[in-house]
Amino acid sequence: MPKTARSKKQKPAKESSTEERIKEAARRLFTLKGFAATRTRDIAEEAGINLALLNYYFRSKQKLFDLVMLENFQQFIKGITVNFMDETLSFDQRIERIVEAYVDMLTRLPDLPMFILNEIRGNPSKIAAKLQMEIAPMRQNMFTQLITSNEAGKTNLEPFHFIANLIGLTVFPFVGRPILQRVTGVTDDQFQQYMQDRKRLIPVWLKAMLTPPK
Amino acid sequence: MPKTARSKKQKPAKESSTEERIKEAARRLFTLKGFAATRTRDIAEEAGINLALLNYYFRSKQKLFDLVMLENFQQFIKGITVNFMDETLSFDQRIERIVEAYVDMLTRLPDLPMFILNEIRGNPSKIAAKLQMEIAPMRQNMFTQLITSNEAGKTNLEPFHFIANLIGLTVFPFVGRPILQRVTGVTDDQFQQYMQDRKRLIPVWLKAMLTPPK
DNA sequence: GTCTATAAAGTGATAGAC
DNA sequence: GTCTATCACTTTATAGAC
Repeated sequence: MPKTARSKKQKPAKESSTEERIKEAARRLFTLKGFAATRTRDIAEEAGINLALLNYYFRSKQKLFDLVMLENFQQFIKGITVNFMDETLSFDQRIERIVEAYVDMLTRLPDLPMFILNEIRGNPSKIAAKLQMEIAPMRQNMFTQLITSNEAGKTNLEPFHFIANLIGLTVFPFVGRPILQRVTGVTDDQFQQYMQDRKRLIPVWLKAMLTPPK
Repeated sequence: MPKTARSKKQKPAKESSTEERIKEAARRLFTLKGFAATRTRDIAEEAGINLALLNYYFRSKQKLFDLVMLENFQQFIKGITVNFMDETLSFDQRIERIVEAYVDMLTRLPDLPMFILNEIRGNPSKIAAKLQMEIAPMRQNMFTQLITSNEAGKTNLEPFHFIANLIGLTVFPFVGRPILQRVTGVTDDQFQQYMQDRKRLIPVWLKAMLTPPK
């Protein structure tokens, strides 16, 4: 007896349907604690429903996780790539856009990068390959820009370092926030303000890094 | 019947004692997959012994984890602070030493920072407070240096950003290595070489960031 | 759709033989 | 010290009533 393969439109009603509530509860807990440390009972409680209902809607913990995981992943990618492919922008402008989009996304979804990093470490092949594909055009564009600029003698920095610096400067403060805030002693409000400041600062820094220090 | 509180010196023999083998197996798995996702059976298998023996030596999964965790943590701290307190060094020289020590440690123990970050997120208070204490003198020193330098008009950067940049540039490539290597398409050997290059580059970059861009 | 009750499987820990 | 066998408990998933 195959299990009630629900047709996706049982409740045309707005949102905050039961299904949605479960999924969002799952997203919070999975993103915060990971797959193994999250119990289906906790998800059910967080969603304010019964355990059995979770399986009624999503069949299994693993399937629910995969769904949340996929959506998180797409959010993460979208936050980066969406502003980059505008052909009317200069290289510098694109960098500004990327940093701004990143900071805004991470401000809204601060647990996302740790989740992605943990998942990739657990399943090196599964998700990383897909990520590579999605990012390929961006990578290609950046690399050619940087390499030609290097060959023209205008800049002097391996593309690898540029990418590492871009992501490190932008993403790390969110990933390392607990340590960083402790060490520097800044409040939550101050932290948010600093992140906003970095939208302006990081592109300037990155540009300075490009030129040969000698 | 209290459980065999072993006196620490049952086997004066060299190392790779059973106890040590279990602990190292536990370190690998805990560091890689975290507490919840690691099963005691897996640790036993990885160590080439039986499950019961794990409990004989360490009493419980939690106690074994706490031990590994503490040692990892101390390694992490030692790697950073050891070179900083040499009073004969200039500020610039200290930064060079810190970056170098960090890169060397992370090259040996690449999974350590993710482990620490995950643990801190799980128990914000438990470990973070201790970390704050250990780092306090370094923080104090850096902050006063930077603030006086800012007030003298020689530099113009919030200490928060300096710390964030220092850690972000140094640690992030190791944390984000799976993504970074995919995106940039570099081999393992190239990655290691780039990390060595960064020992020299990061201090230069940090110094450039200190001066007002205007 | 939603619940209670329970089956089925997994996992940490111990007893007891050697 | 080390093993096998097993207990005790947790957790996922399902059956079945409403």
